[in-house]
Amino acid sequence: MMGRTPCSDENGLKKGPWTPEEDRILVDYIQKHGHGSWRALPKHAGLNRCGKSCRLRWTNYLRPDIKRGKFSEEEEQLIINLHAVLGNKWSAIAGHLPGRTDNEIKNFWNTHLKKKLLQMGLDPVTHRPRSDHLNLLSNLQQLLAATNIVSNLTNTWDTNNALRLQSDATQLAKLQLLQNILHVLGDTTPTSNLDLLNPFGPSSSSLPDGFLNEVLGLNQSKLQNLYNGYSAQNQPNLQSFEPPHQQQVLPTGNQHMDGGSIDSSCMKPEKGDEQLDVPYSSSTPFNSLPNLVSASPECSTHVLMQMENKVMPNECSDPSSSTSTNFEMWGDFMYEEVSDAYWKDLIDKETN
DNA sequence: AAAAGAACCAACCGCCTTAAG
DNA sequence: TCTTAAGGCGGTTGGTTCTTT
Repeated sequence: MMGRTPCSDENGLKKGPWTPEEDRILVDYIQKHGHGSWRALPKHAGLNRCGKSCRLRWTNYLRPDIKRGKFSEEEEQLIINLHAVLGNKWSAIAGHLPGRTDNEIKNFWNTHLKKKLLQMGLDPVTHRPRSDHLNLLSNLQQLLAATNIVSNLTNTWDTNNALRLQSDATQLAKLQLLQNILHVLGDTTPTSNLDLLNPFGPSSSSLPDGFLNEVLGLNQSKLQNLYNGYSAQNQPNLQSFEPPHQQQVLPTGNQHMDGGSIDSSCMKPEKGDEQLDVPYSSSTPFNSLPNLVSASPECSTHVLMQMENKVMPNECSDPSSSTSTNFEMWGDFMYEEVSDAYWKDLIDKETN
């Protein structure tokens, strides 16, 4: 196939930044006639540009429904969440942010969000903790910061519950550190997703005697409690570890741990919006733990399939995936709190 | 105040997919 | 079924603006 003539090969056509006059001509023409065939448009409108350039200018800048200005925290979190599931499908991501273009989101990702994830010790491609040695320290800092956040709950919440949650969060932080250490050491394939939490499971048996106690300060009973607390019937709601956002009203009772309902603050706030309800963590500042979600297409697909089939988390362990870890799977299944309709919709959109 | 470096972002390039003939 | 034009998409570039020294 000869292929069509590239825009740039056409003689005498202007390139580079658009002038206000060119913008005005393009907008006037499209308002009067619609864009029709983009290739024919510049000729009809009297613009010395190729059709592709006109289309890009219109869709990325001149379109009247474009929302300009800084991205909100909600939008940032949404982009991160969507990117974790969709990867660099900027157009698909843009489809869930009304008024934002794929180009704008792509630029925002490359200039801001990628760096933020890196600063948090996360791989911006996989959204997983980076496992290089230096990052162990940054992860630890981040995790410990997260546990401190929980301690703030004592100001506004039942003391016993808050202390328990803080203790659990600390244990989680330690476990994630342990997981990273194991990852670096090459032991990255637990036989089940909660295996690492199971003090009697195969993973722990591979540790040197006294390692948990001496290095991480964990003892068997603590581990057992943690394991029991977070096993299948009681998936952790890591979003509960978000710090109170100013006057945030905390859930009552033990709702934070039951893992069965989603905090309304995590849902997109705009009522009547026909777009997907993608989980928000609008109150999560970027110095706290992000949602741990997988970004690899294979894993994402796998997780989506699991959501569809209501597979229990510990059944989704993929022996062939040497990078799969407990916390990553927890992160994946945090999304179990999101309605099936959301995932169905997402799958439909991506597969159609 | 000037220079250098970093950050930002509009626009381009080239590949892929789709639809029409 | 094949060819071709057109649109769409993601990666990249390069000019401009901002920040630091």
